Amino acid sequence: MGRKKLEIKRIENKSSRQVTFSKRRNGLIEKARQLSVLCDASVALLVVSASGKLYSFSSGDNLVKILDRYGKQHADDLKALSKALSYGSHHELLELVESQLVDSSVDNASVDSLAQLEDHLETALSVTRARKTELMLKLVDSLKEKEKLLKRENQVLASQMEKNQHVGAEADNMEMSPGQISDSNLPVTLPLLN
Amino acid sequence: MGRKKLEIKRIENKSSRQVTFSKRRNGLIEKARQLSVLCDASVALLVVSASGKLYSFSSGDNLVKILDRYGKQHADDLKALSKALSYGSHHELLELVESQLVDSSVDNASVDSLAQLEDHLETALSVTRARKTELMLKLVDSLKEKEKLLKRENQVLASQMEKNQHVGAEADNMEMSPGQISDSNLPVTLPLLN
DNA sequence: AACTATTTATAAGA
DNA sequence: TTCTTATAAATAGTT
Repeated sequence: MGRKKLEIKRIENKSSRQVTFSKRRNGLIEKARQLSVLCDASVALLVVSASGKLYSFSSGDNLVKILDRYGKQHADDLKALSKALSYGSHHELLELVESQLVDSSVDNASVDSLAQLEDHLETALSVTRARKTELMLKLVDSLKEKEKLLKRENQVLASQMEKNQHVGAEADNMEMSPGQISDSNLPVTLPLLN
Repeated sequence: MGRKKLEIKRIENKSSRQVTFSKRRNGLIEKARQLSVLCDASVALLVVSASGKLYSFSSGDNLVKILDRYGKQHADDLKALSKALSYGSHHELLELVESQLVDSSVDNASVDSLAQLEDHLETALSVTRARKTELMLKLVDSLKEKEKLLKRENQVLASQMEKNQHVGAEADNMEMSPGQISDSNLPVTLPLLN
């Protein structure tokens, strides 16, 4: 939509590429805004120029919420993925990925389906992270529990020791020679960890 | 760009909203594609309809890479944020957020700066998650270490017990009355946890 | 889903 | 950059 029809391929001239980028980027962001307002849709747009500058638009609710929504929509896919993940070997997941990659040519449809797969994997990543956290929390709890039990055990042993020490002391005075005592001559209460 | 000029506000008529959504969404995605091709830019676009369907476009490199790039660009902001976060009270972070919120009117610039802030917070979230994981890993390690020490301590106590039992037994036969033994009559080796 | 009158976006030029 | 303007593209309302 200008003086000439422009072929859609990389603009070689650097300065006109820069000018076009600036114009079209603004146009794109404005269109994104309009779509979100007119149709009550959530839109997130990220543009990074070749030189690394970022421009973004996101309608009201943020990217995270949009992705959450996406997560809900694809609940079934996610269930399948997390099931695959929980199998330990990740065999199902790899098969799923490979099956998508095998029958992909260069048409639009396969590009789209690969993009979808990519999105699924991304969401799966976040599911995976959540699961990792959950597992680690459980692990920490169980270790703390173990610690408590071991400490209790230690205390029982220590108090038992003390009693036996008394008995030993009595026996000592009457029966034992100095050589026999040395080995078991540890402090009565060992320093407990906090 | 149609028979009439359309005001940019939510279209009330449901079916024409749906039609407009479909048309403009396709237009937007095509524009996003063109920008990425013409200007060699990374573009990610997510659109979620009011009914929850997701449509997306992302140029070559995926969203994660785009966000990584963004993260690098804003490395300094992130450093400041994570520093604030590491202070424990999160006081600096809250101040930062509030200072942005206070001088925001309804013009474009403040909307943009708030959008930027939102993005920063989002990235900060991921920094926070990484830090959480790191801390949890350390915690697990230290708990495992503690467990090891406690077990060792237990074994020392148990073997000491055994020795004292022998002494106690000797003393028993010669010195102690039945009533005095009962309390310290625990098994020599307590069941250790795995 | 097509059509078409209009509006909008933008390529090239200044 | 920014503005101007001729022209290409997108699309609102209609069929």
